Amino acid sequence: MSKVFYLTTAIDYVNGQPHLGHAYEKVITDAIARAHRSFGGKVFYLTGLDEHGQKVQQAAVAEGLNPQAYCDRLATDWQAFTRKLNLANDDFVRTTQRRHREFVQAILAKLHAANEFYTAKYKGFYSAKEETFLTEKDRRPDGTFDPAYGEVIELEETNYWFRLKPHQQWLIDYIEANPTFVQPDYRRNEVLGFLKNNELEDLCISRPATRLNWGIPLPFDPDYVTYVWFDALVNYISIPASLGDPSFDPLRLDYQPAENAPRPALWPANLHVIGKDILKFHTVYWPIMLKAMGLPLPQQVLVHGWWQKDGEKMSKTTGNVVDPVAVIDEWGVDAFRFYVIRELAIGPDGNWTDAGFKSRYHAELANGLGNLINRSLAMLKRYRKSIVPARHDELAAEVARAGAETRTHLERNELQAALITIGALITRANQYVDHTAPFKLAKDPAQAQRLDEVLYNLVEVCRVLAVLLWPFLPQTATKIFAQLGLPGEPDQFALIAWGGLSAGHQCGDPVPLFPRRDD
RNA sequence: CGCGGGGUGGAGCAGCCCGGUAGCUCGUCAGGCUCAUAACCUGAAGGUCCUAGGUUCAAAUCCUAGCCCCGCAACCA
Repeated sequence: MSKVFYLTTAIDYVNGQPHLGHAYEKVITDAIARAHRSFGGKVFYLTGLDEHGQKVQQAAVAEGLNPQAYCDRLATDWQAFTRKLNLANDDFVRTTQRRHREFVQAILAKLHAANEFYTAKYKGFYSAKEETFLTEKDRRPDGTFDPAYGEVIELEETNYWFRLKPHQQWLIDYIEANPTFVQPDYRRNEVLGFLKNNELEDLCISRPATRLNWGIPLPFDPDYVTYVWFDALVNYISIPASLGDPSFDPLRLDYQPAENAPRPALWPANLHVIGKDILKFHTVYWPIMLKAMGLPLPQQVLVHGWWQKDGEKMSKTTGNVVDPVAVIDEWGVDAFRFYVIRELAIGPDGNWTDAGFKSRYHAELANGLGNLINRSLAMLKRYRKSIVPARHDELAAEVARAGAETRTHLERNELQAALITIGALITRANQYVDHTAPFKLAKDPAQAQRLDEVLYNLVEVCRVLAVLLWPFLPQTATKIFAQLGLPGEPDQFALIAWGGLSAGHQCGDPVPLFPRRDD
């Protein structure tokens, strides 16, 4: 079976409601996934939830629920969220699922047998109230700990550790030899700088069950559960494995996918999309874990920035948060998707402003795209009863160029640049209306032929725009197709080929796609 | 001496890697058009590209030093 283009988001910690940052990561990943699907390849897009850990356990207890019930409830919200964003994800992983837990245990058992783990004691100051170890930085200037930590006791604890240090030089060499492994480049440099200037500490991979029992038990020591690394990160391979991905056959794990598993060729992932906060986990810990397992590394880790609101960090305490669901309810999912993709390239931090959102909505979606479709179809209806005239290729070359450029950008995950290219085509089409003035041609019967030509070029550009926009604005793209009287979805990039509309085809009536909201 | 990002016309940004007319969106002003969601098109005004040095025939773009904003982290296993 041919390799599937496999891409993931980070899985979100189920410790509250989804916010703008979550929405952003899922939307850009979705656009990339849809783009590759549009190119005709097989795609598998995975997102999901990280449900284990102390905070979940605590939150559940606080609400009088057992942790699983608590997770189940929140998982419903998060899955509704993926639909709200109109994601075309192929699966939704929850780390409490059996398919994931069993795979994690199989991996742990194998690595333990291979002597990759060791036990060691750790001694430190422990806050029972916060259930966490404190460090020197938690001390106040006078050397005491904040009363918020409650009673602080010195505690000694034995745990399992995973060796990182022996792999440090290998990882440096790998990242240097594979410049696209971590993108953008400045993130790659950041990781390399970290690796070259620090000696890696081994990774503590366990927690005593007495202290934390909401986790996956170590298969070789029931007194412990595994800590986040060998739980959350492993989701990227546990789900492929559960589907029977043959990549895992050579590992001879004690793990059986379902009898009728589809066995898609997913691993290695083509792309992990993550936020800059978890760069180290995905470009240091994860590659070393995979190497220890004997698995190939993902092709690329793409690191996006964070959103600010009005130039300031979003925080619940100041209340300056952007609720993506509220925005979508008010403006529509495509307006939301458009803004977050168009506003910034993948990498730098973004700044959400309500004024900026409205401005882009009106300038680019309502006045630009929406109005172009509307005026084109309105003229076709008024002058030619919505019937497509004979083919004419005046704009064909320019459209082909814009299409090729869009494709190149999409292949490089340059989503913003792709939208800018598409925007330029929209502007070009609006200029074309101005220059050719079909509304004047219509007044002169002798110009009927020329009017036919212009109208054909216009509606054909509208059709191509639908195809180009589909990865970003699937709902809108489909609406454009519907208004053009075309069946199905514009979900195949090949449809950008000029001449898709044939003479005599009956188009529909124009309906504004993005109504202006001047309030 | 922690790490990283940034300082470009009124606002928000791109360009910087691969030096060579400083570009885009919004806003302002003027004109055109009237098919269209009072939308569209054209033109204009407006910039010491943080500062100071350096390299170069030529620097927003490369090098050095400094100033100022902003994030992250600070042996939290």
